[in-house]
Amino acid sequence: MNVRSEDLTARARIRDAAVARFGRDGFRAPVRTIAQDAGVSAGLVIHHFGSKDALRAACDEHVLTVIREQKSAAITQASPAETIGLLATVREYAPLFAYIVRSLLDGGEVAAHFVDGLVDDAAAYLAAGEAAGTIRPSVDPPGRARQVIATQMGLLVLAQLDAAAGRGTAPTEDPGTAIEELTSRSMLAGLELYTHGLFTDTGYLDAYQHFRQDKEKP
Amino acid sequence: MNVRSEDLTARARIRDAAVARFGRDGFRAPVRTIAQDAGVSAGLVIHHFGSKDALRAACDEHVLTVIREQKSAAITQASPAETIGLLATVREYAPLFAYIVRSLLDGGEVAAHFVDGLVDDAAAYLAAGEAAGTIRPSVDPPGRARQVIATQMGLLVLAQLDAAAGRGTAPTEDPGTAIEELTSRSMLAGLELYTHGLFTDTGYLDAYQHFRQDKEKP
DNA sequence: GCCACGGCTGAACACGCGTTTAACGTAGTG
DNA sequence: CACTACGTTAAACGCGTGTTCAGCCGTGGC
Repeated sequence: MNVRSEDLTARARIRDAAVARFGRDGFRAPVRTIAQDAGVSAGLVIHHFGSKDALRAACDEHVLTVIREQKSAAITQASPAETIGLLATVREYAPLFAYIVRSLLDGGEVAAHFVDGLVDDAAAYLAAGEAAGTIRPSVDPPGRARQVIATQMGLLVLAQLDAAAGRGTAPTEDPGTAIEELTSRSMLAGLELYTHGLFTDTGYLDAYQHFRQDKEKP
Repeated sequence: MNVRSEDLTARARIRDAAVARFGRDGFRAPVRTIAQDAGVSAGLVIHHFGSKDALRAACDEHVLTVIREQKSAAITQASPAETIGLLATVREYAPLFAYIVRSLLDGGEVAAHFVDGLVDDAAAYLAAGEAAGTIRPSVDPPGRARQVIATQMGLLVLAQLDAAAGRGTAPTEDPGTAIEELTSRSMLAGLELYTHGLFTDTGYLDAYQHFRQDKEKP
């Protein structure tokens, strides 16, 4: 995704085409279609990767490494303003996100590991913020990290849904458009939620804690 | 799902079997498998529903109506304690949720409509809570509703992921187990988040609002 | 100049799966 | 009793698709 195709090796071109096509159409996308996207024959895809499953595994690995690099690049910029500024570049990686959503939806073990990684990272970020005083302490840090990641995944799924249903300006055309639209639609509310909360009092929280106590001691 | 199979009409038995099988294995599940689950032949499935797609449409409609009924039943109980009490019954409808997740993941237009309904409902609930004084006012009510629903969807997807990866006590066996485990793992953190928020100050929120202003007026 | 070799192709094969079809049994009806 | 209608089934058809195979073509070595 960094290099602008063309003079890439055929194998890499196939891989990139597969990531894009899988992200757009899901893993049901025929090998022949991917081959056509990459400008090669279907046989060559198999010749290079052995099987469609192996191709998908290669895509998984590739996406994971790219995301990991990008993540470690983002980790160096910690201030709120700079983190927000990363939004401008989100369009660049839209196909990657689309692929991840597809992988999630497919329910592969790889996706589960990937989410685990995200949750762990989020837990680390939150702990760091907690230490720095910008994040409130939690009674259940891992649960909170999971909650945060679930929200992000849910937003991605919703964006994917909108794109598939032909909402937005560009129907199904560019996955980046849907994600961009989604962020502009949900970011403010999300930050507001994370800043001020949702409830005015502790009624629900108290009720749940009582419910849990009753459950353990009937 | 209400009646305990057995003396159901074959058509209904097929539909229920399809909901369960689709929810468990996804829509790739062969018609023959569904037929076997329902104790009938593959041809009868087509004979009753016309095609696999039509069967899926019937499942969509059925699940939607059941959920709608359940939702309108839940709407009458408004207090925090009673809403929490609904958790106890979540297991009952686990196959429905599994089906919805599958439908979401498949990205059909029906799923998009379904999510739209959820978002609208959430917006109504939140507005009601706002009027009642239990929910904080928002600068972007629709966005907040979408955020809340996205979180729920994300949690369902994560539960589905865990189940597929064989986490939890029962590997892939019972979708209810995974959801129950998920709620017990995330509910506390979620309520905490919704009660107290995440950030200690308004830094991120301010930064994003400035970012937006700069974007509109460069 | 020629030979080998690896990237590459198009056609053919194999198979899973949705759907069709012909037939069978049974209940209701005249 | 015959006859129709309908629920039901097993076998067959056809299509989409992953994969294999035999061969082509350009390039580098001898």
